[in-house]
Amino acid sequence: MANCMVFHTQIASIMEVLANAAVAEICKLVDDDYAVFRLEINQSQKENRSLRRKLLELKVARERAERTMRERVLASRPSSVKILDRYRGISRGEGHLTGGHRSFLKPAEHNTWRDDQTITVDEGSGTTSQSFMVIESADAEATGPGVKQERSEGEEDPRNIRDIQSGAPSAATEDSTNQAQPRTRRSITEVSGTQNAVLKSETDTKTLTVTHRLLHQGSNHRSDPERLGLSKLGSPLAPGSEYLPVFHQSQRTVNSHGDGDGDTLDTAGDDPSCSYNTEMDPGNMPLGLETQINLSRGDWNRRSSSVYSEGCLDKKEEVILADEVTVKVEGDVPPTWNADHLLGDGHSQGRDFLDYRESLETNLNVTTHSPLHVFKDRYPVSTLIAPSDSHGCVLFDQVLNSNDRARAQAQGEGATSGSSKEKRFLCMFCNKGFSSSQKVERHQRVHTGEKPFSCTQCEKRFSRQDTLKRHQRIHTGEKPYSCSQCHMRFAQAGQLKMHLKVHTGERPFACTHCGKRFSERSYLRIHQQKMHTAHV
DNA sequence: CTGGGGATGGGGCCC
DNA sequence: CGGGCCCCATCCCCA
Repeated sequence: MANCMVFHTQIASIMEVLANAAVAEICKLVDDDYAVFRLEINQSQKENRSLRRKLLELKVARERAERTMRERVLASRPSSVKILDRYRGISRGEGHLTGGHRSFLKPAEHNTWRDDQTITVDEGSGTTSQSFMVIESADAEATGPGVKQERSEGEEDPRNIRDIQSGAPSAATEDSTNQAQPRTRRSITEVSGTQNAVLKSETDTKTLTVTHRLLHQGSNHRSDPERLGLSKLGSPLAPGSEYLPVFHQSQRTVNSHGDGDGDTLDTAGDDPSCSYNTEMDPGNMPLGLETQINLSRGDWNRRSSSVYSEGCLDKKEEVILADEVTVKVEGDVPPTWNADHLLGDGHSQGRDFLDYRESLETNLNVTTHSPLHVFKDRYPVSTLIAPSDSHGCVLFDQVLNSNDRARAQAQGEGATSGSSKEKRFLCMFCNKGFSSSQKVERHQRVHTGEKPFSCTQCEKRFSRQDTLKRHQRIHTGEKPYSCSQCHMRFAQAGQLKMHLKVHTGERPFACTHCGKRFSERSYLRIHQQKMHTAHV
């Protein structure tokens, strides 16, 4: 019995020891796991802190960038507005300008771009500008779920450029890895002054994508100067028409045009101008809606120059992108430049023309799509009436310098009043008469700003081939005109002629006020401006 | 103020 | 007749 008791006691003590050991082991396991868990928690907290700090830094940086951008935008506001105005109507489907730009944007083989893609933007939003911008991941967190993250179509992102080049779907909606790219679009928002217009619709994205791609593809379709050689007018003088306003443009234009109706820009065609048809129809113009392409002029110049480089496609110019694209909806719609305006309303014609010329000066791709093109192809030239109202002349004169203005007026009057030489080819802009179609075509580039000839050396552009040729003497060092009196040589004949006055002492230009004589009329003019302004 | 360099635009000629 | 080329007048810019 006693043994039994002792046995039980021993068993109890043993079990207690075992239980204690088990508890200790369990505790140890729990402690270990807890330590690991705690470690993980600490790590997570550390990551959270670091992320939060990054977020703060990003916000600060963004605010700083916005401030800087706002200051820059404010500083350059007039020009920005002008640039916006220049492209007014590009995708609005307004007037021939729209047609020109749009068809230049639209490659012939691109069958998917429809008008409504460009135009379906928030028509009821008054003057709100919708801007394309990037929402970075940090911003996305701040703005909450459901915010579509997009990045601007990176003019600074070669991947996007490649996408655009290859016609692949734009990275704007697909490339989510590029969110840290520079956010150039934001500036547009600030230009428009609508900070709440930070989100854009998918339609906008599509529009932007298409526009960019088309801009690029347009550049692919540009041609060399030989192809750009102005084609012949080829329009016989209509019976009974005294003068010929020449609505001519290069038929083999840089970019393929759509064909047929303007609202179906998707049909390739041979006629480079048929895509203007609808744009010429006021009824089809989506009034009150503007999709504007705001091209940063400097960048555009930089990028677009040398496109026509003597037949050489400059690879680096393969990509021509709009720096900033704004879809803008405006309440007030300026008069459109349709056929009626071209033939009548000189005010709208002039204003749009000014915009148009500016765009030409900055946008190579548009250079071969002047309004002339529209009418030449759409209307038989012989049925046209030259813009003869005074408004039109005055407004077009605005693009001439004072010199040209005086000349154009004098010569234009002579042309219409029946000059001794037969100048029956009329400039559709200034009504000036020329003896041949080539001459008037050449002259009309003065109005359109078309400069199809680009120097391969310095990328300067010229409206005439002979001007380019003469310019290139600068690079070749060729100076075919040498002075017989001294060692001086000149690249231009006029330079030599002027130089010769140094030797002859010829000063044919005398000041009527003080009698002082000058070798050049311009010297005399400057002298009179400075010394006798009150008298003159 | 002068002169050189470069550009613009019109006109004419030649092939 | 069209394209290319040249000449000319003129302007602007700059040193």
